[in-house]
Amino acid sequence: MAKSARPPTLYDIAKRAKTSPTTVSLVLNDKWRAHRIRPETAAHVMRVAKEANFSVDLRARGLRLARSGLAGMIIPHYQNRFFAGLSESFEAAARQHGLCPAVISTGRDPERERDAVSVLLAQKVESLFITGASDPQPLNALCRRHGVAFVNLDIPGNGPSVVSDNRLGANLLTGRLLERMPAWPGTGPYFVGGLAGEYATDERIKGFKQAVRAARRRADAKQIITCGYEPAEVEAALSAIYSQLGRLPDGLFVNSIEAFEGAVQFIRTLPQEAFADLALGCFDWNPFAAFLPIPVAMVRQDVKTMIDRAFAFIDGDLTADASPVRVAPTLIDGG
Amino acid sequence: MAKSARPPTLYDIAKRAKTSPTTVSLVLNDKWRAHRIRPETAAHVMRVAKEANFSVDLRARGLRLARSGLAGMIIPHYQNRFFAGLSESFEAAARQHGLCPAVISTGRDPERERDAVSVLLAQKVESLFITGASDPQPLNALCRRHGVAFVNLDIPGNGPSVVSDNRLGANLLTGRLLERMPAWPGTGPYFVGGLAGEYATDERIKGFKQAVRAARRRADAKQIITCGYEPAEVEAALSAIYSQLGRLPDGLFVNSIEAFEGAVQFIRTLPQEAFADLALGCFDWNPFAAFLPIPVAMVRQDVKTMIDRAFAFIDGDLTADASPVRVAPTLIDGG
DNA sequence: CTGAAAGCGCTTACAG
DNA sequence: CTGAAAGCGCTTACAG
Repeated sequence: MAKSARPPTLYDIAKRAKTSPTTVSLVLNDKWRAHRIRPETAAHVMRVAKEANFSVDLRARGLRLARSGLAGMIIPHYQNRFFAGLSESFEAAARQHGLCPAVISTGRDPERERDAVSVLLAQKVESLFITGASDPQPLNALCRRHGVAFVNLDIPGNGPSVVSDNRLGANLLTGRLLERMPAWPGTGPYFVGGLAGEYATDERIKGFKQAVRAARRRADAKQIITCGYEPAEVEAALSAIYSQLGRLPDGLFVNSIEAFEGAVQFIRTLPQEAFADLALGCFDWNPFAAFLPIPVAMVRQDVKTMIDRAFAFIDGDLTADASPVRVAPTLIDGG
Repeated sequence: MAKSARPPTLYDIAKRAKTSPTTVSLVLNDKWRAHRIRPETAAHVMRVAKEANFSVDLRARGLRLARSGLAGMIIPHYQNRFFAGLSESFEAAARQHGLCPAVISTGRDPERERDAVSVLLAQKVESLFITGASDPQPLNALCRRHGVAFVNLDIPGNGPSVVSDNRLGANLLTGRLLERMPAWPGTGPYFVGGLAGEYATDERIKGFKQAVRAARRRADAKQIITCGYEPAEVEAALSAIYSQLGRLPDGLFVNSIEAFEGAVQFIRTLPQEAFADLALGCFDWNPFAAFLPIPVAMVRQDVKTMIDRAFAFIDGDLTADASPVRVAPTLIDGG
């Protein structure tokens, strides 16, 4: 109860218990049996420690033991299911490894990414998960120089990396769209959203094209619009397609849930008949999408497995040669 | 480049720079001018430190300075805009205060909440934000015993607390529903979701009743169904109302975005005519709700201001007498 | 069965 | 202008 000015240290406990710091430390770390401390002594120390509301200073312990017990992660943000799920899975896995999770969000800003990695390194994290970094390379180099184990997530870098199998996911999603689209001829499916040159987008485009070709349909360059993720940009892009075709395409692959907002924003401005038959898909998942007036096929990434694989790298159960590890996402059927 | 077994310490830098730890420390902390270190010496030390990829051990510094530079937060999860926004706002504010944010999610599990607070306390956080705790009291007591400044967020506790003005938000939302509902007579609005006895729910029910009374309509007990947040429970509750009334109520206040999933799940099983005129509202916000086939009024909580107020407590600009501070949420009109 | 002492990597009065 | 030394709160060989 007493709220002392300075929280009690292990020495204070030793004094109050009329014993030595050694004994207190041994007792508090549950090593007293191995050191043959008398049970009564141990019990007494524990009681005193509890009464004094003692809590070890993890920093001091870490300093002494040359380990921090910290596992670090940087992540762009928490605003979608994918990243929220990744960070929660990470926290759970870290705890299972006996580590304390330390997650910092970076807003996909390279400078904040660097700062976050630096501060985590300075806190002496034992491993570092680099998620969705705009450019993992310099961050990877930093970790290497500091001798800290790391894994890239979502975007592969120069070292161990775990990503969604974007190509497979896109292939499955596109396949589903094609099934729903009217048979040849027609507009062919369109791919909208994301950035050309960006890893995930490029991979998804590959999967998209594969599926289209496998269905013996055409995938012209003009069917692929990498206009960014901003809802407004996606809305504008769709508007342009609409004017050009004089209608919506038969199938629409929207790249990411953020882009999807823009797509829906545009589609709902149209009369019901205009989109009644649209085959719509989104690479990402959000439960509310199921409630849209048209069915939408979605790809849900497997965050749990991604984190497991990442820890496998850290644990040495997986070697960086096998990088990037691709984790299969799941196709979720709307309707 | 050289990846040494052990990262260099300040002593290593001193040795390589042929100077003393004192000088290195002073230079690295940018206090060399005040201590009249020769500029050349300073420059030299900086170069050596950079070459050696030196990064201070924040734990050691914290230990010495009797401060950690850490600001801690516990939060139920990141899976909705409200909590995701709270944690991101917290991180930003912490950085502005020159502190490193440390956020841990707890899944609304009292045991995990306790563990998280304990570990944060053991890391010697300088302040602790307790968000959405199932029971803040014991956590508040823990912080007090450790002499650590804390604030409760979302759910008020036994000390400084910042919450959304749930009553006001519910009042506004209900008012909006009533405007949209057919004039007397009719079913009156229904309130669905949440737990009786739980702070936020109770407050919102008060706001709901206030608005209903102000509109000179009735709010019977049977119009308020606190069936929990699970979508399935909410779906079942609505189904029951539906059978009982033989139709949907004229107005529906759904308590939380999670509950809202269940509500929509049920509504969409009905024919269009059944819900065409429903006045629907949700206490919480999600962009996709705007895309539903019926307009929905939503309440968006002001996470930025909540965090600002919370830091005001920590900074001593606000005193706990003023607790809980209520932050006005915003009514967002769907349609 | 228990304790004195060294050392983890820092910072800062103090002395010169 | 610069350095030797103490001490932050721990843990653990080592000695007894």
